[in-house]
Amino acid sequence: MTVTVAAAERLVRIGDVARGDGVSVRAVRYYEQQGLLIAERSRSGQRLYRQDAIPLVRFFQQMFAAGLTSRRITELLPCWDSGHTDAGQRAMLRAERERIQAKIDDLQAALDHLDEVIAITDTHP
Amino acid sequence: MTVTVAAAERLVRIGDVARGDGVSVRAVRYYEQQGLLIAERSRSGQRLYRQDAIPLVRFFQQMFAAGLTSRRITELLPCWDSGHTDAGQRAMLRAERERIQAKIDDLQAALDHLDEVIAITDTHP
DNA sequence: CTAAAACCTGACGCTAGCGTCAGAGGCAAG
DNA sequence: CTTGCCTCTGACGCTAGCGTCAGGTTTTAG
Repeated sequence: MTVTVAAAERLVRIGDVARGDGVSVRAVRYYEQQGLLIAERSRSGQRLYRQDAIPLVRFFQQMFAAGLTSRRITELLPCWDSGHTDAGQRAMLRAERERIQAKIDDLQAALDHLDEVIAITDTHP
Repeated sequence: MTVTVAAAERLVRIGDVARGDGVSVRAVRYYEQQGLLIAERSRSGQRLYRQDAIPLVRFFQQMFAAGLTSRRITELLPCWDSGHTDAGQRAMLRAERERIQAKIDDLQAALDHLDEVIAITDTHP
């Protein structure tokens, strides 16, 4: 039987975050080391996360997949957290947007190229 | 005044290939080391490339950008060179195709996410 | 109470496509 | 002939996001 002390204390441990996102515990620790994720600590030193750490980590994964570095993500995190941005941050957002779009175009070109070859090798075995 | 000895001897040196593709000389040597590019050698040991090495290197760049390793490219090169493929190669082609498509989808999702934030931070400075 | 499972802090390893430095030879022009 | 650019072969360095082992504490299940 568990007793809920307060609604604000729904904290989870690092393994829960990791499993909730399908990433490794090591990865979550790494995010903290890079300043992406701040965790409270229990008296014994274990990391305690709020529930919203899980979607946050998912977001990190998406940005990593998009080619952003952890450094860039830390610089852009305030845009999500506070909603407030300065000119530099807006410029960075746009720059990353352009980079990703360019990458998509490159990938699409490569995909078309591959599809050509697949079509040829299929009709011409 | 240069004298053309034979049409088949239009060979270029590594610097020409590199400049022609906008890559470094080091990169071209690396491709050879990985078995992607075979070069003839002059008596003094300098690499001599046929003109078609230039579009070939461009192709390598495209495949690298698409996330293929040099190993994979060497395994798939016969599909271009000879046009002949076995079942394994066709499966690899398809697998790479799916990988690239999935990556495009991920990137598009990240782009949409970023665009949302940009829209918010623009109308809500 | 005890054993297993989960957590902790270092700290080294890994991959892949090059960058870069060192030291030595090759090649057209003036 | 020599100046200056190009090329050669090693071989170590770098980055970034973790994997992984070591050795120790903590929490949880039975």
